[in-house]
Amino acid sequence: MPWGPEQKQQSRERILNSAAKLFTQHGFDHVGINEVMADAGMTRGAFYAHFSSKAELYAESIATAAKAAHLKAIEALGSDASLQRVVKGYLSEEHRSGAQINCPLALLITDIGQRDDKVREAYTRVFKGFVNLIAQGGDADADEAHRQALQKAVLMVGGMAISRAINDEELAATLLDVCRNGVLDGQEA
Amino acid sequence: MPWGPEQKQQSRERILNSAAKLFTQHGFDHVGINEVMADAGMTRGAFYAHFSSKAELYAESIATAAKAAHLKAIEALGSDASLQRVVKGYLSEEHRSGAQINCPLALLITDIGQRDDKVREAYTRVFKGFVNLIAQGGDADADEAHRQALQKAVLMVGGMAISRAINDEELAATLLDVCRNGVLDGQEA
DNA sequence: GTCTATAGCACGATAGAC
DNA sequence: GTCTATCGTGCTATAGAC
Repeated sequence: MPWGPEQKQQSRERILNSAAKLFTQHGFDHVGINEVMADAGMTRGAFYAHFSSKAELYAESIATAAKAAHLKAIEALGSDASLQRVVKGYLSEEHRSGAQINCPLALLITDIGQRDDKVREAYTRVFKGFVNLIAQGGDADADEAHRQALQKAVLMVGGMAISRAINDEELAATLLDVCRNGVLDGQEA
Repeated sequence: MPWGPEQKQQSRERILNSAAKLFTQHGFDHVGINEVMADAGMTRGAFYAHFSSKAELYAESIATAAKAAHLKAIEALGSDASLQRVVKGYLSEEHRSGAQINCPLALLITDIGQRDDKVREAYTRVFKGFVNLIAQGGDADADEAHRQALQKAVLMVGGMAISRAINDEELAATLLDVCRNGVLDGQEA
């Protein structure tokens, strides 16, 4: 058995990547450990050698999902990552359809409040990172810049979440457009 | 047995009221038919004389929960239901704590996307009603008024939802304040 | 219409072989 | 560390007495 700890680490990361994808798309309750492990190429029994519970996996998955979404976004944006292009990419029909990017902030808002504090902690950390990202290049006044970034974050995350919940495609498109304008209001067009 | 159809109607409404309360607070998956029926003063078996499935109950509950939240809000506002006071009541710490008002739009955003179309239909109808409510007394230009109301709805519903998800009380308070200002921006202070 | 009882299933977590 | 097998539990939905 030439396997060392680096093999365990690899398995752990495969589990985390599968969990991040599945949890973000379907929520905590609709994803079983079975499903996660099968996606990662293993079976149920191996799970508890890496995580002590489903809830612990979920908490860690949130950060993993956020990193994955961020990477996807950077990849799509290329070198020009102006706020305008970031916002257009985030508040897009493509994001709404869930084909490529899946932001856990938007897709798990309601899910989070029903879990323990570890999970809420993870979500909060990701949200703060999101706000800081938006605040970059903003106003000189730090406090006012933070408040503006907060409002933009609500329009982005809330707008995406609501657009996914409603089943009126035309209204959803209008809603995304309104949010894009709201976030970019005052910016260069 | 002097029971007539009006008795059945009463039972049905008790079930709906219990379901609206419990579903809104805990989400679809964490509320059992057992629990709903017990809250309504009955047992499991009686349920299927009124609804054909849990999903059907859920879909109907959304409208019921919206009406209940609306009534609570009106009751708290009294005769002065200016937009300013409506917004302050909605984006309040009290709403965040869930003590009195519980808006299904904010509390079930993520829950909805995982259900069938009947459920999304019900949510969409409630959301449109909410937007229309906000649009009243707005701009003369109907289209522009609708767009402004949409943005305000996102700030209200999204802001409340995010404030509930994060576990940083100070950030939550700031976020609610930012959203209140954002919605009332341009209004009389 | 409401009750009790139960079928049928899915899931989280654990035990023990290799 | 990963596997198969299983325990225990909770749930939706149905069956049948009253």
